Amino acid sequence: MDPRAPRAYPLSPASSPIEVSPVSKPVRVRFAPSPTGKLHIGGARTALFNWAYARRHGGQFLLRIEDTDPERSTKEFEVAILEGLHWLGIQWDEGPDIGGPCGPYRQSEKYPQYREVAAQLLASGHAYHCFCTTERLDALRAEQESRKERQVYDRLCAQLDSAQSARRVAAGEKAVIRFRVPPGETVCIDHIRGDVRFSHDEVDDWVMVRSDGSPTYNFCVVCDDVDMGITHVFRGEEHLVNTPKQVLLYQALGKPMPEFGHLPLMLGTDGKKLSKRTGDTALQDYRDKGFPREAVVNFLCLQGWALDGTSVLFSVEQLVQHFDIKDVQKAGAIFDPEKFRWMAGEYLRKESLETLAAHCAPFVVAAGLCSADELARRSAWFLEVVKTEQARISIYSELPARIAYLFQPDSAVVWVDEAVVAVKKHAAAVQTLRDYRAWLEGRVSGGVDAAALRDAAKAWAQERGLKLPAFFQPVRLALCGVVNGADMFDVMALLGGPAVLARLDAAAQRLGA
RNA sequence: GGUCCCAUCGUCUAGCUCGGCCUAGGACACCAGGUUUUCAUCCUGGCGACAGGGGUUCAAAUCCCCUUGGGAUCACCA
Repeated sequence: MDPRAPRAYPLSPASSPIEVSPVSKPVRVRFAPSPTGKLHIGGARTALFNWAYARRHGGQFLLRIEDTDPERSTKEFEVAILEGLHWLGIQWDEGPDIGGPCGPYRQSEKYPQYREVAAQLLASGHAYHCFCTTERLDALRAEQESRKERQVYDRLCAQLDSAQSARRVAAGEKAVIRFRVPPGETVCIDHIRGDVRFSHDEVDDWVMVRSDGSPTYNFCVVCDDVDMGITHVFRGEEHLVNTPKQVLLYQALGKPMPEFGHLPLMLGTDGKKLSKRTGDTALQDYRDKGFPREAVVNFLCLQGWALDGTSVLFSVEQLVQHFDIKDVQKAGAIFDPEKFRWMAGEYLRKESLETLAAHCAPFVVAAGLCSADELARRSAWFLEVVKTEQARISIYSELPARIAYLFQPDSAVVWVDEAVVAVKKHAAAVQTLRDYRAWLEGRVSGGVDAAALRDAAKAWAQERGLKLPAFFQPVRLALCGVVNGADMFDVMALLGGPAVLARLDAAAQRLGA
């Protein structure tokens, strides 16, 4: 199969047909993470943009694993990254797990190919063996540093006779292979920044193949992008300075060049490249904290891109319909956890009770409040629980702490100090609880009707000349042990008559003692 | 330090490509009201930015230059 051949995809709903822009060749983009850690949110955004671009232009999106660093790459991270991408809702058309016509999609499985290309470059004179030791290189750098000069390889080995070098290597001498950067300058086409110009004086004779024979990043990327027919390379801005090295390699290889786009960096609150220091950087952390998936996608895409000037909330379908690389912002974006949390809440509030309950359940179980079985048995009840809290939480993991009172023994509801202090201000609190309990007894025997009870109870309190807080604060303490929360009568419905009465009794006693 | 990139409210952004519709729009946060038994949600209003300086032009947030500020990168990591 021709990897450049267009393929049909089930795109977004038929109600919104996607307009395919006229491009000269079918778009093929890729996301190429290195499995040296969990999926970074910056990487997630890069993947999302690439994916959206492919979908928007009727092209293909591939996944490639860049595991040429054996020290730090692990299978576990690779799996985690794939999971993360799946969770975001991104599907790839070719990749290490599903294969494809341009495989392998894992760089560690392509060493023979790289060796071949390296040999070719050596033969054509575009690359040369370098026998310089790490010690010499370190000394060279130290010297350049002390003279405040640019730190580059001095090309000592560039003059060596290639035949002679080949013999030394054959004899077992350790050597790296460096790319021979010609004089001149290179212009890189960048769809976000415009053309970027680099003088070759600034480009080092970089190492393509290490002394142990393993290929380096800049070398593999180009080989793979060529092999895979990649037409557009959209990646983080930190790669911008690598681009001339890669462009030169395409030229040396005589291969068609992809177009580039360097995405603005996602920055921490300190204005620097987002790192663990300034907050959670792994996509998984946000999933584990219970951020709605759609909110994560929406928020990440809003870092550097906007649907229009006014819509903050948009769907994946809208992203795919409207995304274009030229609309991506040039300046870095500071990641704002507050806004992220707000957006999570927006999505959480839009979920149906069933969906929200399903999303929250694992967190409730994990918090040890009750078993998954029990939750399943009381699903109708749990739906009501979720209903009372939907407007009060922003992420799923916030639910357990808020509903813990429901699972506490009636005689030992956990009371927070603040609530107790507030109640003690009402001299008649204990009496109020006793009277209310007596009044309530006959009214909850057949189940709790929150609406009816609400009106009746307010009237009752008013008749007795009780200010509302003097009534509600003691009751809330008795039932929930906290100062604020869901509607008092909704809570009673959740608790059920017997538990309500038991808690009122217990509270009167605890307060009276 | 060299090279490269960037620059609109505190933050995310619209506007910049093709100067006039901009007394610069939206959102988060913040502040003040309203609704409510509390909290949250929700509603209304407010605060708040074109980094500075030069040009070009009848007209500049938008084009050009300089300055300043911030960032990225300088490995046998990716």
